[in-house]
Amino acid sequence: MEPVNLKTLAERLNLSISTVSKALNDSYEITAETKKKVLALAQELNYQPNPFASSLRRHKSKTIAVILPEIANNFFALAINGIEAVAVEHGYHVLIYLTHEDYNREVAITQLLLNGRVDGVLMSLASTTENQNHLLELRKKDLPIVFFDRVSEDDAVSKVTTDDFESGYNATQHLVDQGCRRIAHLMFPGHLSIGRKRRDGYLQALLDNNLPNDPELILSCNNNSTQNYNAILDLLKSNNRPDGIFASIEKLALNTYAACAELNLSIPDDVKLISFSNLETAQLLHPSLTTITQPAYDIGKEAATLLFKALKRKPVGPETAVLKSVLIKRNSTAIRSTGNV
Amino acid sequence: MEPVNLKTLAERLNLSISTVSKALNDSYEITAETKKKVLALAQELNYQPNPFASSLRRHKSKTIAVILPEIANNFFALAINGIEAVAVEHGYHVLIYLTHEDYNREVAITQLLLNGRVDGVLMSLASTTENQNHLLELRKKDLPIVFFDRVSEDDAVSKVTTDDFESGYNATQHLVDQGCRRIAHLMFPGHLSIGRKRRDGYLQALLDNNLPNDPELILSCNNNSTQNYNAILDLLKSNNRPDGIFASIEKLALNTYAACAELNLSIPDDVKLISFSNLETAQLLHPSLTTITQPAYDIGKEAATLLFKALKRKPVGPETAVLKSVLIKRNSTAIRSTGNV
DNA sequence: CTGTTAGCGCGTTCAC
DNA sequence: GTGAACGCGCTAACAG
Repeated sequence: MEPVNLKTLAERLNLSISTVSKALNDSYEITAETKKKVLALAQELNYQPNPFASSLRRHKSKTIAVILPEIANNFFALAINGIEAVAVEHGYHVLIYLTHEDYNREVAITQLLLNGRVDGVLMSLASTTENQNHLLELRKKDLPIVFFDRVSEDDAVSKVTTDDFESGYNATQHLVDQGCRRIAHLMFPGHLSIGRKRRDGYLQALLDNNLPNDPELILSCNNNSTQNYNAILDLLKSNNRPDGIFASIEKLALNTYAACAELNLSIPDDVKLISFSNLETAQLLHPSLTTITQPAYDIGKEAATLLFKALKRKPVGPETAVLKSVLIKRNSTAIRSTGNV
Repeated sequence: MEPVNLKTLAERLNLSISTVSKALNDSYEITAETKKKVLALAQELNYQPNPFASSLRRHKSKTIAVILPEIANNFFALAINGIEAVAVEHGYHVLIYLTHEDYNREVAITQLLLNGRVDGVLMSLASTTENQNHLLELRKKDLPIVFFDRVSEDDAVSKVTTDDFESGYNATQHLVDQGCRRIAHLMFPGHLSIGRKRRDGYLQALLDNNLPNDPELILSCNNNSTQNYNAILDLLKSNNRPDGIFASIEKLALNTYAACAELNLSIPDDVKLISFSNLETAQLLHPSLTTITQPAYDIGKEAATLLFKALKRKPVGPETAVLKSVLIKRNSTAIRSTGNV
């Protein structure tokens, strides 16, 4: 099958290429009549404009990139859903890149995007990211970028988050309210602000409740699940076992489950557990897991919306949105009413 | 910052554009020396070739599309992981499109891909897809396409699946082995072969065990979760309640959980439940859910591998791969050993 | 209102 | 071994 392009159409209609082009782009310079004709033939021959020629000429790719630490994770999967919804609305395409929580991959991926392949970037940082030089390069290229959830420290940049300090505070307070006095915190791996903020919320709640802050109760986790599991095991085996655990991410909550099972400890009878989680089903399957659920779909949507705002009107300052997390308590029925959360 | 392109490099080196181009493409016509120089300057100026110009010229996009029914679903998320791994290996980019189980969206998306934006397509069909005309158009354009999991009926097409008949059979047999005599099947929505095959496996297992086939025990589900939930509720409320349920997808298993909770029925004491599921955590959180776990990561990887095979050597016949599902039984420790499954 | 011309940046002839 | 010239398909500027 021969490619059908503007030239084909122009020849068949005895028009010039540019007239056809304008007609298809609904230019005001073209008669309604000619437009009709052109459109009809285009339809008939199933003409599809070549996106690369168009991009080359217009310096626009109609494509955005989404850079994620991982995808087998309900939070990010839902965020993509929200992003995709907005992208479709704007007629944009979505490229996915996974860092697998690896700083080096993150750098490599940002390098890939320096060539104009995409018009904008949505990004959630890898937990191993310390240094932000690679992000500066993107900004130098005037590539609009919006961070979500795991955001850059840079103030001059757009971001969408939930209030991690508040969430950490509320999670801890919830455990206190349940009668916990010795509360451990499984801290977010790496050096991102999100980890510090959640911990700071935890510390503040301890303070406000006149509970001692025992450094041994803060576990600095990493990306090695086995190591984390063992550390939690040790924590639970100590003769001064915590009566409550606040996990900063879902995976650590699952490790805690496994460790408790190993030690024949009951959740929540022996240890109460609260965790960030967007696993819709977690509550359904095991109501003892109180969750702090982030509005992942809305975060994705908001981040994408901010990005497209920047894409439309060029000079737009950094904007920030902070959405609300929801604490879903034991036996709450809230989980059933959530749609795309 | 000015764009740095071949022209820039050529001028700075007193070479012609074409020489620089050849040098960067490591052509045999160019001296090792000049290559060095060119590469050095390219590095220094951080030259990034314009992908659109390149694609326009080469008729290659270095991009594949992945079309999925949904993404907030562990199976598909893991499949993307596998796909991405292979794509990165080949230096390819991955576009994501979601049908949201909607046939019309699926058609619209396939139309989008008719213009050469991607070199190949990986696809899992929407459950509402009946008609495959839109897929024919893709094939007419010689766009390589590989289906996975929810595959086209067409024999002339590449696909990667697990053996759905066998899985359905094994699931049912497992319930029989647990002592179930009245086994219900929550059938996969829509008209795809995957639903029929799982049901046929179920029916064959009943037959082989001399169990009656009661049509009322087969629930034809759809994409409306509330309706499914109510149907399951009715099923469980009947005076002739099933003692085992085989759910064809995870969501239906979750609906079953909710329905049982509503009726104060215990799983597995009152009703045994088995379901397809790639929710790694399901077993951990609730061991009573016996799962049939598909090797999602490997399915994605295999599908992508097949696709790239087709991309390399043009004329390649349809290939088919059938991977093994794993039955993860109650209290099995298998779940902990799985990596990217 | 329509057509002509001139690139977008790159890769591939074909001369030299 | 290197360079000049052309074209991939489309759009923008300018004529008419």
